[in-house]
Amino acid sequence: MFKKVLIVDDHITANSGVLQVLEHLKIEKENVIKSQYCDDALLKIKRAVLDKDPYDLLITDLHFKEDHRQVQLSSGDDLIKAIRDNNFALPIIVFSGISLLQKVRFLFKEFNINAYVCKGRYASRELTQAIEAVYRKEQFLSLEVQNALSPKNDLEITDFDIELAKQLSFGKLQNQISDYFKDNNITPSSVSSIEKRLNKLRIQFKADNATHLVAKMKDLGLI
Amino acid sequence: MFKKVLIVDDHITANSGVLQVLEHLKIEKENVIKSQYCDDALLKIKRAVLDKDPYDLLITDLHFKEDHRQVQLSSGDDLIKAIRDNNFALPIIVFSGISLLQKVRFLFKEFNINAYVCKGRYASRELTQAIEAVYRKEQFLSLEVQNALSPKNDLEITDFDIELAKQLSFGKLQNQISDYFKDNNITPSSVSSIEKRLNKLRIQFKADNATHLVAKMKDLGLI
DNA sequence: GTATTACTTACGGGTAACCGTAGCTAATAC
DNA sequence: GTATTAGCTACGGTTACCCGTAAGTAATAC
Repeated sequence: MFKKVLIVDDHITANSGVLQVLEHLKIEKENVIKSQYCDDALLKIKRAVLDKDPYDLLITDLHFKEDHRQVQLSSGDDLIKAIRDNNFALPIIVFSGISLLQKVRFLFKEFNINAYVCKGRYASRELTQAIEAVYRKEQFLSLEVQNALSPKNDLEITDFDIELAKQLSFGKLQNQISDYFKDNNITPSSVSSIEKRLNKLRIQFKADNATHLVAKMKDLGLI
Repeated sequence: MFKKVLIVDDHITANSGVLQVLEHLKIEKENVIKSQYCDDALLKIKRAVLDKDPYDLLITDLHFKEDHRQVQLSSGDDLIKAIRDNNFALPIIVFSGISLLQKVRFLFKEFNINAYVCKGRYASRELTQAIEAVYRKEQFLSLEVQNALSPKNDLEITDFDIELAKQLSFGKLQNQISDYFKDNNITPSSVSSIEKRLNKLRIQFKADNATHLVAKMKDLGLI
């Protein structure tokens, strides 16, 4: 299991929850370092590297309240970026209240973080799972943001999509569909948006054009 | 039943067959006039009108062999046209060996003929039926050319049509379908022909565009 | 042989679809 | 309030479709 862990969170309370989890995982107390500032955290990491005793796990929040101190790194994003910019091969677990899928996606793709755990009802259990997973070189995501990385999220077919495909199958032109949507207060209704949606649908269904799309959706019984 | 009948046919033999039929229908022999030339036939018709004793039925062939005589009207078509141009309200039964649907269609649409009987195995029976039908103010067509007037003929869906629609439903472009047909020796294969066929299909299925067409054909289980 | 008819093919102009880009708006985080 | 993000819209350029016309070809009648 990980030996030396750095915890970065401005909330001391949340901080203590993490400590319990680490204790449970038999990580020695004296090797668990806490920090309430990103700047401070980065310094600690650098120091440890210079001392040939680097951290082998970082658990950090994303959002940090401003206070009287002037800071370089105002958020977990900044800290993570700084770490990656310095090429520190440090596993990173984000532990945050933010559950925006786009944010999660961004951190995995851009900074190659190793896990994303949402603060909430199941935080302790999930954080444990996350640490174990990361130790096995695996990714981990909280249930809440599970599908941030799965393309299933984009593949969801909405009522709008069905209606759009139906109109197409009726032989309507894109601008006629646009008018129809406007008349029936269906939004979006612009021709441009209709084009965009159709493009997404074509990609999802691996269809080469509108005719192909309608054929496939009819085969699936969607329209 | 008809009283006075004019028969126009250059074949005396065929001519005699018609005479038998008329005799069978109790039409008096002296009121059945024969002619082997269209010019002559038209003169007879005009004469009869002037004499206030017009014919009430014409039975004519379409094709007349040329001989030494110089003629104005060289075919049954010409004779019929002349009759209609003169506004003679004379029922016309065409009795011909030609069984081209387009010819039949043309005569009905353009000259409003009343019946079309094909010379052949069932000529006597069909000619009888034709005369009786025309007497009842009904149309009559030989079985052989029955569907000349029915739109069913144009509505026939061929294997080619099915294959074409299938390719469309696969999302192929018209020129890709053209290539596919060329590779598989399916004819016609030009893009232009494919366009023409699709146009026919769209009209038949009352489809506004290719997508609409594919949707309708899938609904009908044709593809 | 010629004439006629149907069918196939080629081409050009107008329209719609397709695709990328960029600007705008609404919602949200901070 | 500002910053950020997702979603909607507008626009221009390329491609494909649609449609009419015309020319070429094959089959048939005569």
